[in-house]
Amino acid sequence: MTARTSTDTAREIPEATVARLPVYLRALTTLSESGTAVCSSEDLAAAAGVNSAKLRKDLSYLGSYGTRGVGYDVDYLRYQIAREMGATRDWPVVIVGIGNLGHALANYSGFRSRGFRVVALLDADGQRHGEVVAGVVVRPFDDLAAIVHEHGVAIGVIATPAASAQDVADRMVESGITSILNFAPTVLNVGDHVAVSKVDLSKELQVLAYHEQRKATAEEAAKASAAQEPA
Amino acid sequence: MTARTSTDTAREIPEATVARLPVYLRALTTLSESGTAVCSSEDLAAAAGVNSAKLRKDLSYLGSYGTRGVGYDVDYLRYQIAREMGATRDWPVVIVGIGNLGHALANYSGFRSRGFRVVALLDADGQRHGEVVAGVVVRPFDDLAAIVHEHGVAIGVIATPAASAQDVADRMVESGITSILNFAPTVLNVGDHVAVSKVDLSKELQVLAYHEQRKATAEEAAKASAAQEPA
DNA sequence: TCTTGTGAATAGATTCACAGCA
DNA sequence: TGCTGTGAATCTATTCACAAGA
Repeated sequence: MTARTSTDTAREIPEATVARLPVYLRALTTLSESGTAVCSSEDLAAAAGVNSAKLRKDLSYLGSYGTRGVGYDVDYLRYQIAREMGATRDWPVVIVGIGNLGHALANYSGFRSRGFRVVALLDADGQRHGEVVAGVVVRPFDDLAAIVHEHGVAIGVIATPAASAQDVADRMVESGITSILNFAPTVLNVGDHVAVSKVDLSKELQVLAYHEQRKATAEEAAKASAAQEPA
Repeated sequence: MTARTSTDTAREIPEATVARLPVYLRALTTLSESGTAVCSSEDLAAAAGVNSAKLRKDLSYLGSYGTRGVGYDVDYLRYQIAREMGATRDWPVVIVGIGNLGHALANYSGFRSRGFRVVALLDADGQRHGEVVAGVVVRPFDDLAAIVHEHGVAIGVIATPAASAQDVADRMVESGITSILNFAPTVLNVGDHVAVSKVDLSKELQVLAYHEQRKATAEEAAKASAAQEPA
C-alpha cells in the first residue's frame, strides 16, 4: 500500500528539522511583534540562533514560502509553520503530579499561547485535592480515564517522582493517551504506538559541567606543557 | 600547537555520546541500588532506553571498562563515567529568577545528588529578597559578581522571563560565568568562550503535537483512500 | 561459549555553492 | 542585483557484524 492521493501532504520532514520548527515559530513571533513584515533567511536565522543555510534547508521541507531576491513574509511564514506543527489547533493536556515542577508547568504561559490547554491537574495525594493551581482544581489521579474521554486528551505530562512515573504512564496509555511528555528522571516502557518525549532538568547541567571540566583540564595541560617546553 | 603530552586525556568524545552519558549514569545508579553488581551491555542498554550496539560504542570512547564474556562492573563503570563527566566534583551554581520555575529548580533534588550545589538564588524583584527557598535566601541580583567571585561559580541558571534573560546573561558573563543553562524562551547572544544550553518547556510538547497531528491525518487519509478504492 | 570492543557499512544532518527567479 | 531553494559534498551518528579475549 504505497499509493498516494493528490491531497496527501506526506513530505517526510526530518526529525532534526521538526525539533527546530518551534524555535523558528518563536523567532517569527518576536519579529512580528517588533513590527517586521518581511525578513531574509539571514535575519530569521540570526533571531533563531542557527545559520541561514540550515534555516533555508529546513523551510524547504515545508514548501516554498519565500520570494527570491526579497525574503519571507513574517506573518505568512509563521502561519504556515504553525499549521504544519499543529499549533493552530487546540490541544487539551493533563498534568499528573502537582509538586514544585507541576505547579511551574501549570502556570507556564508558554503552553496556553501555543495551543495547549490544561484541562486537568491530577495528583495521587489526597491532601492536594481541591487546591486550585493556575485556575484549575487538582483532582484525584483516578479521574484520569474520565477526563481523557470527556475532553479527548491525546497528550499527557508526567511531573511525578521517578518511582510513580511508570504506573502513571501505564494508566495514561490505558486511558487512550498516545503522547507523553515525561519530566520524571526515568525511562518509560510503553507500546510502539505511544510517543514519549523526555525532559531531564539535570542532564543539560551535567553536559555543561563536562565541558567546563574539559576547558579546565585543557588549560592546565597547556600551562604544564608551556612550563616544560618553553619554546 | 598540536603537540600532545602523554598525560593528555584528549580523546574526542562525540557530542551525541556526551548527551547520553548522564542517562547511563542514572541507569547505573538504579541498577546499583537494586543490588546488581555486574550487567551486560544488553541489560544496561535496556535500562537506559537505547540499543546495545550504541551503548558499547559510546562506552568505547571513554576506554575499555568491561570484561569480554562477562559484562560491566556496575559501580566501577559508574565511577568511570562520573569522573569523565565531572560528576565527582562539586559544582557551585547560581539560579537567577525565583518565580515558579526557579522555585522548582531550587527544590530539585536531582541537582544536589549530581554534584551541583545551589550557592545563591537571585531575583531583581525586591519583594522576594529575604525569602527562603530550599534553605537558601533569595538575594538581590546585584550581588551576582560578589557571589560568583566568592564561590568560584562557573555555571549559571537563568529562569527569568524572556525579556530580562539577555541582560542576566550579559551580567553573568561579565562576572566570570562561562556556562549558562537557559530556561527563558529566547536566544542568548554571548561570546564564543561561553557555553549556552537551552531547555524549552513547550518545544517538546510542540514536537509531540506535530506527531499527533501526523498520526491523525495519516489515519484520515487511509480511511478516505479505503472508501474510494475498496480493493 | 559468551560478551565486549571496534572496523566497515549505512543512514542522517549540515554545509557548500550556485542555478533559478523576482 | 540579491536572496531563495536545492543538488552535491562533507561531516556526524548509528547500526551491523565479527574478531578478540575472558
